[in-house]
Amino acid sequence: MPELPEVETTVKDLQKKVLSRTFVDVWTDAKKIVKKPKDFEEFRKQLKSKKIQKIWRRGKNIIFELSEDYSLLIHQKLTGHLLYGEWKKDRVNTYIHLKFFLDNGEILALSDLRKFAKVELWKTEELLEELENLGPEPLAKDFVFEKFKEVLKDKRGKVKQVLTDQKVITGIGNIYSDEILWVARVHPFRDVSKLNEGELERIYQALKKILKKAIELRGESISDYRDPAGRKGKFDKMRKVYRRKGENCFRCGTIIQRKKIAGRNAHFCPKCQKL
DNA sequence: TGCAGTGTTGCTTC
DNA sequence: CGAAGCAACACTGC
Repeated sequence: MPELPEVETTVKDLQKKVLSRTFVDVWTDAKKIVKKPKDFEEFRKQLKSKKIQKIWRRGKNIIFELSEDYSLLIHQKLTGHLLYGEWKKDRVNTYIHLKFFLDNGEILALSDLRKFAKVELWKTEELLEELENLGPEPLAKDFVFEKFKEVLKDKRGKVKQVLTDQKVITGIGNIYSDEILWVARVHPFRDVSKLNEGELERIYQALKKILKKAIELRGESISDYRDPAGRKGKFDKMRKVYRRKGENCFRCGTIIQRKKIAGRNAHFCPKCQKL
């Protein structure tokens, strides 16, 4: 599923391909994906003839900054991904529910098996205000160790839950939180308020390292994520714990466990990730 | 075969 | 009020 590294890959690719293009028209067979404005015809009317001036990412959100102070926000949720041009044929690339027609005759398409993705057209100023509700970007230069400790300071709950809370730090989901905690050798069920300095330092370092590495490898594609050309990411060969329940830990050989935390699965090594 | 599992976000419930 | 539960959806895997 698209988390920070996958969204970053998509955004970087789209910057090369659709920057300065103008939306000519838009089509859908799943009106519910467009949440704002709710009326699809209204959305279509407003989007038409807007030019893409900037493409950027905030957490897991893709933002197309448009002419006339509009911004188009796309959140891919679980199985969504954007495709452009002549993309690679692949089963997961066939669930096209939204097509943006551009002024060069090409199509920017949203493939989304489960139709959970959300598309919204905002006035840029209002969107920026809305995005302030998200936590800091973990790969920003000013996200130093002191800042990491600062955002966790007054938080309660299990470390896995806190790391995936978009209001605390933005961009981390189920896969990367499991991978980060395995590298940091911290148990996902640990109470975040009881972590010691060494553990915090290890989580911080692992977080930076894993996210950067995943971007380098163009994300993971264990499930539906594909880049705009329809190609898989290569992070899968780096994957240490996520969906490895019952297999051996690469560090100590212990059987990897899977347990629910607030409705989502945490994968971890019960020996090298101490509770 | 059928039905639980998959996992993000936002809404509902307690 | 904060945490937990659930819905949205459609396919996979046991």
